[in-house]
Amino acid sequence: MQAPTEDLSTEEKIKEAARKIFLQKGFAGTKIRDIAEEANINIALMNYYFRSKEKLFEAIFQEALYELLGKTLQILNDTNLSFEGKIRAVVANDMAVMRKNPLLPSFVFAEIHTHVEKIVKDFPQIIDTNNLHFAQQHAEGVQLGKYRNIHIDHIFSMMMGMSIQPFLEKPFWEVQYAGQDAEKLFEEFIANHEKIVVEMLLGYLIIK
Amino acid sequence: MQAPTEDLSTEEKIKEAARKIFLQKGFAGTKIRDIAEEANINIALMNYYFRSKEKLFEAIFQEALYELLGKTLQILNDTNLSFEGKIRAVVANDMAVMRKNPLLPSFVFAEIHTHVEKIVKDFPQIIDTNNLHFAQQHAEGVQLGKYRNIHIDHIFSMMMGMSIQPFLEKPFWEVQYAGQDAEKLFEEFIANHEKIVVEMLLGYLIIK
DNA sequence: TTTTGATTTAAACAAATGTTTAAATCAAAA
DNA sequence: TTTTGATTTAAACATTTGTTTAAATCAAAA
Repeated sequence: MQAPTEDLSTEEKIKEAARKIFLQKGFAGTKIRDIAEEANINIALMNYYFRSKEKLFEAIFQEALYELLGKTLQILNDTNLSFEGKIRAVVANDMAVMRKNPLLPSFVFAEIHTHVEKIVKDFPQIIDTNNLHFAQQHAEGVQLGKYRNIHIDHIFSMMMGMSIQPFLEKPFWEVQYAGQDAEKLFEEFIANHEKIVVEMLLGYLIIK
Repeated sequence: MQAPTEDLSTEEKIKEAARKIFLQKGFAGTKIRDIAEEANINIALMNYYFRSKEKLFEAIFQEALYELLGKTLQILNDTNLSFEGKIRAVVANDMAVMRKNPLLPSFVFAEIHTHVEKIVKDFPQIIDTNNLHFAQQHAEGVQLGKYRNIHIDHIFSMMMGMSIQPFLEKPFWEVQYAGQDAEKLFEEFIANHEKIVVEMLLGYLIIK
């Protein structure tokens, strides 16, 4: 039935299963026996390949974090993109990532408290937002009277918040449109949402 | 040292402790012995008063949900408030609630998956957004060319998302401003954020 | 074919976790 | 004072859970 997993290496099978369960249930809610069952392997193999539940979780969490934030930070530092171009690209990228994996934001933000220090070590830019090329472009634009003068962190919060929220609310969506083609409707909603978010952000930030 | 808890009834002491731990660690991450220790009571008393960990959690979760959404829905149905007034009031209320309890949004959205059906039963309006007075006002305004014609759910997602996001990111904030008066700085940020969010929403939604 | 090392398995282990028990304590009514 | 029922306690219970073990299996090198 699910042939594709058959030819994966044991390590990959474990990772894939762990990712699925961890994202659904979080670290504390995940039992290693659930992962083992999902991956069709013996429990002992988990420790053979990853030493402990915690180590396995860290591997999964780090990948999830990169998936959610890695490309975003890259875009925000891309010197070939304009201020406006970066906003469009970040929102488009975030939406694309979460479309592929709707559980990503709630998983990351639920587990974040237990891992802040480590995340900051891996992604110092998360804290050092002022050093991003995006922030410099914004500051220059403000000087020229092109962009509204607000702290860059407000922009991040608004941009991320508006992009993420529909995925946090997705469970309700699925109840509301159960029976109908909820997935397709959600997909359409997200496509619209992306346009609106960008339009709203640019409309507010760029002074005409 | 923490005298105030002394004169609470046992049931209240348990609830207060449970609330604190559940909000920090979620359902699966919470051990009833942690709650008992926090409340300074015998473990057996938990089951004496609440029958089970799950029942206790449900009591806490429902209160948290009411805290986060109850007033919001009330405002959105308040026929004495204008469309614009509702937006101002909702954002102000959400910010006030989360200022008092910054863990509320991440807790609720992390545990939401396991409780969607129950939530929808308690808050049918969450799904039935079109029947809110707010939605009717919006629809009328659209007809008159006063308000931008987008689906009401986009407005909710944007409004909630922008309000919630700073609190989801708060752990980073605390690392960034550790040592300095992080709480005070965050408080200032939130005050600014509230103004910006309202200004941006109204600027986008109201056609001049 | 034999040997070697990596991989996989079943079983067991110790610790933890939610729950229950039966007895002890307490406070108010009789 | 005695009695009654509610409250609290220490201890025990049965499961669950992450981890380890020692043996079995496998595949490739000698």
